[in-house]
Amino acid sequence: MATSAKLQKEPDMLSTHDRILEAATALFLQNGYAATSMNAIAKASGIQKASLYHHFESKEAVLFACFERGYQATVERMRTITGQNDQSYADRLEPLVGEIHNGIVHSSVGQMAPVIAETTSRYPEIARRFNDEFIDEMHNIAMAFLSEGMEQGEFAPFEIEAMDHALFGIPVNLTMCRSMFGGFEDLQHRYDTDRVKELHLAILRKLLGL
Amino acid sequence: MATSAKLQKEPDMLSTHDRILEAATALFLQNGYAATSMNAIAKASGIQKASLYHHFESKEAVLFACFERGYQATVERMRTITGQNDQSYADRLEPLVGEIHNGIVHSSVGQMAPVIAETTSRYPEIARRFNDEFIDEMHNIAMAFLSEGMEQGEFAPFEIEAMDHALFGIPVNLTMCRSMFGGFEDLQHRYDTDRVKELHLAILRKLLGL
DNA sequence: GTCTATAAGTAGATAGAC
DNA sequence: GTCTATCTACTTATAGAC
Repeated sequence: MATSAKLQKEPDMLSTHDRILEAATALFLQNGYAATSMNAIAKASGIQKASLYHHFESKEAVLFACFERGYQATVERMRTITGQNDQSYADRLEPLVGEIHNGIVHSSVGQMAPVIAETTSRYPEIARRFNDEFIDEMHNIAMAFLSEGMEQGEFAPFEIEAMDHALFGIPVNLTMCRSMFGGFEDLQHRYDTDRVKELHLAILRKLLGL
Repeated sequence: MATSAKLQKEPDMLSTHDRILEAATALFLQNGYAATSMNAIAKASGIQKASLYHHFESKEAVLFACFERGYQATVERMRTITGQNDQSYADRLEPLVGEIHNGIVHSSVGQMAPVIAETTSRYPEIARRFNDEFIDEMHNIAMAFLSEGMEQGEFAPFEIEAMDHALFGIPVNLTMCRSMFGGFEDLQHRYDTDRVKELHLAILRKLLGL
């Protein structure tokens, strides 16, 4: 236990397996899946291409592994936040929205959305898992929370399907714009993550009558 | 004139140049840019690969040409809609939103967003033009319209930057979800374009006090 | 303007030494 | 577990006949 904690303390101490996944994720995000070669992943991981095939049997397996670890943390934190019944629904809204932004805008899995779009026809299982284990779970947790808040009279009643789009549309748009235009310095201020989160909260509060 | 109109009447009558662009766009949308080979584009256009290079000097040139024609129509129609001063601001909102959905969700250029994300680091000029000639223009037209409507007292005052995200976030999210999950039949109803447009309008009306 | 043939390079993946 | 060397297939792009 102490050893493995120590091993993960510094990035240099990451296992080869994890270094590969970190490097691959960064490359997939920057250049997409097809334009990222196994050679490039190997070099970025500090090993030779043949060594890469000792850890993963194919490029497809690397892509799958990049997603494997990503879903759970965000979903768990969302469950924790919405489950805190000692707080009012209004008080739980901001941390919930913050966690949604973490998952979609800041986490590497959320940022992978364009890579999923690129690969969905070749590897539909990835898109399917992304939907089932991440998008769907987030939707269900958030929608249950908002429905309950409306039933309790803390939120003004509003078409729940519309709330769904209001809740997820804005961070998904943000993460898309950042992956398309993140390289342009003159556009950075428009896609400032903290600022957009505040604007998003203002929209949700208005819709929920807060 | 009569001849060229006739030529464009049936898909079989398209010029080779246009058939290439239609085929290339469809393939880029389905498989992404890097995974689409010039051979595949040639076959889908009904010609040989070498003939393709008679019409476009490189694969990069094909990608650029796929975007070239796409921006203007949506922007022009948005200008026409918002310019109709004989109608109330409230009455112009629905057609304006309809046109935004046309441009982002239904047009091939809007659907290309993930392809832009895939290629932005190799070909930043494409992402730049997509922003400057499409996104930026749509934002400017829509924001001017909403600001005026608020000044005239037809729309309730609301942070204009937030309106920006409320207006574009939902269709961009829709087009992303459709490109990631469009292949899954059980998810189709969630991403029904007409339904989402109605929900989007309901959100905007609520924010604008209509 | 379209074709067949081919060049030159890179991709994913494997063999086998250490 | 990592390496060098290599296989096979496919990539973008070009040459030159018709």
